[in-house]
Amino acid sequence: MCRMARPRKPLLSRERIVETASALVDAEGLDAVSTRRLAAELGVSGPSLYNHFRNKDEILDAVADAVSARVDLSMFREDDPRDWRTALHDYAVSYRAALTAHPHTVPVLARGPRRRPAGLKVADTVFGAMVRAGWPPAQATHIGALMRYFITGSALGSFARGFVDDATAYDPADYPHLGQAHLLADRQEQVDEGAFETGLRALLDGLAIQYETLRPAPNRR
Amino acid sequence: MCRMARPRKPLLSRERIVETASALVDAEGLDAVSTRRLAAELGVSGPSLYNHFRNKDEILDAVADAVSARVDLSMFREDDPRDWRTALHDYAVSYRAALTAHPHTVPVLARGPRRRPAGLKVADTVFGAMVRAGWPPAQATHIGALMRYFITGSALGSFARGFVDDATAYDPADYPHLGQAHLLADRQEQVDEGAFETGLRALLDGLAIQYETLRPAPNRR
DNA sequence: ACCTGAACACCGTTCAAGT
DNA sequence: ACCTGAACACCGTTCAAGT
Repeated sequence: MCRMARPRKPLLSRERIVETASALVDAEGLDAVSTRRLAAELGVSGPSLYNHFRNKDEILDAVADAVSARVDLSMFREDDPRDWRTALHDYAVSYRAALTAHPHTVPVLARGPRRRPAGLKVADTVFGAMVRAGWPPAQATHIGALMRYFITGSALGSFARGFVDDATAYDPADYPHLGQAHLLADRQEQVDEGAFETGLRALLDGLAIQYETLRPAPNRR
Repeated sequence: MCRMARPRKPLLSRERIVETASALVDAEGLDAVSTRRLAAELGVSGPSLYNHFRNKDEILDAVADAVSARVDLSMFREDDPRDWRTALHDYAVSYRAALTAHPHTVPVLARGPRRRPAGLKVADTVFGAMVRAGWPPAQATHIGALMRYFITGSALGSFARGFVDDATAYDPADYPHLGQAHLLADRQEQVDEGAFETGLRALLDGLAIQYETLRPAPNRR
């Protein structure tokens, strides 16, 4: 009857929509988020969402941006004593932790910062810190990009998870070295972690070499 | 009338479906591929596809695998004189070229090799070549994974393409270092190329360092 | 201003029916 | 064996209508 008293305050808000959508993405994945399903979860009808977001994509962008917002950037602050290499390392670890905590958002994040404020903040901060550390702007741009490549690539294409857990899928005649590949699913996290750490170390070692060959230039003599 | 003579041979084949689907993906992106649209393109009705593939995902996997099949792996052949570092470099460049030629397939490829034969062949070949070059199996697994991370990450999250081409999107007060970010869209390919090359060099330089510290171990003295 | 139901133009997939 | 039309249970989004 009068259960549904006409509310003075709106039933929905952008915050509430993003919160509920995030929970749904974490629990059941991106495909579980349909406008009708999300609306039902919020106790409203589907089209209501369009009073708060232009379309479904904007909702998912907001969900992804909430993840970017959780990335620690304190290592890039001017008053932080960490050198660029350590800062870059700690940033990569923090970024990856945020992504693996919300793996279903990675495909959305991998599309780039677009108009997402937190995503832009990350890009801006990394770029600024690298320039401040002495990298030329073009190189600083490259570093921001390649770190993103590696971090999102590792979170998205999780190598071990990419093999199906079924020995019959891999005929040793076709793939002579993959005999144990089906076992990877068992220790997917270790492989992922190991590959990430090996790759990150290699990346930073390699950048340090490039940084050395670069040092004389800024002084101009 | 009798235009549509009853064919002795089937109208469809897996090859024809994959070819048409690939063309559609390249021309209009993943979203353009619906079973009805693809079937129309092939001159049949939607459900016909299910006589040749179990579901739509299998069709997209086949489309993606056709891209993996185009990756050059000759640098890993036992009779090829290239050392592991050069081989890895040339492989990365070849892989990336295959992906940028078919950018819309990257999200599918990024899910890992799964059951795709060509994708598995790539993983198997890289792993085998690294072991043959002297890397311990665990490290060889990591190298295969981290190269994939970086290559697919660079093809997918194409950094420059990730910024919208609209100066008003970036308030300099919020993003003090991003003043020229909206310009990136103009030279997206250069930034992508540069970041990829910088990152690849760093990665290989760093792996070479790890390879050196590793050399004494296999000899056991 | 914000929410609703109805409607439009789609989806992926199943299935009985045809040849 | 292979293709069809009809059907099921969905989609994202628009829009006139309500308060």
